[in-house]
Amino acid sequence: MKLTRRSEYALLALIHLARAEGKGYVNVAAMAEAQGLPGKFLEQLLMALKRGGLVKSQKGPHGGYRLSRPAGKISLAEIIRLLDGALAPTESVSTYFYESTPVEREKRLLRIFKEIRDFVSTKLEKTTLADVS
Amino acid sequence: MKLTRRSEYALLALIHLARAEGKGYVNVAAMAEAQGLPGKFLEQLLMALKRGGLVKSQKGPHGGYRLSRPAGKISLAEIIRLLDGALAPTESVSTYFYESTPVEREKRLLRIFKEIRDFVSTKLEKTTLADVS
DNA sequence: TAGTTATCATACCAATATAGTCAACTACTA
DNA sequence: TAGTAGTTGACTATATTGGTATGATAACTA
Repeated sequence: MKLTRRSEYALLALIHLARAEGKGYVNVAAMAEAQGLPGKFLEQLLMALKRGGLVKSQKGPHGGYRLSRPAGKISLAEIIRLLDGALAPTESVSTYFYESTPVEREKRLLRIFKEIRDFVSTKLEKTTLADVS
Repeated sequence: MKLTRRSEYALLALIHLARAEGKGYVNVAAMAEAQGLPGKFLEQLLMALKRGGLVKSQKGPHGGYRLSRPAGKISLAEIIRLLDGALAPTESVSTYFYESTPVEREKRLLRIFKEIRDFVSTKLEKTTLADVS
């Protein structure tokens, strides 16, 4: 797993939304301003989050985004998988993004990487937005 | 951390060298052939490994590469750091490759990523080539 | 010492990913 | 119906990934 700006920005934005839970919709400009993120880029990320079912949107005045579920029901794993793909160190040990890679032949090596994958995905699966907001 | 072909090929080549320990030098072409790796690309990786002090080389007939230390003294962490950089999921929680990133402000989030970094680096630090050969 | 073997060093390349920006459009609601 | 705000797609610049190609240099051997 490698976190890029996409996941990082998305996490910050979602934490922002989590803190605004129950206060209606927050618009992109306000979020970008508050978190110091590039607005237009953030928009793209929010749309991806929307397609992934993590947020809901509302157009027009007083529109914006809000979480589609309680913060406690959104895991960091979901967010990162959506924006940066596999949590595993290499695709050949990934459950959701499996692909064959050269190290696959070496079983001893594979076991190490699987242990890493298991730790990372369990940890991120168990941690929710509520835990980090 | 994200494993690219560089680390993957390097790991396979080093495992090959570990298995040939005490049998003199192994040339790139033989290794590439045996492991099914692109020869010229592998050459570059071996030179990086040499600069990093993990292997020694010998030119001319019967030349090639060999481990510069016993396999039990070369950790997977060293190899991966040399070829793919930080083991941490993001630079802001990396010890050897620290760099500021956006998530840095959110301490709760940072703690999670540090726990991941700690697990990954400890695991890869403790595992040596001897363990996987 | 000439020829062979192999590393060493650069330069080059195509494809993809990263990190955005910009312009135009659609929908909502006050 | 005017203005707010999300939606969509195209576009850009730069870096990374995963290699190839060419040649020089060093070492061993006949």
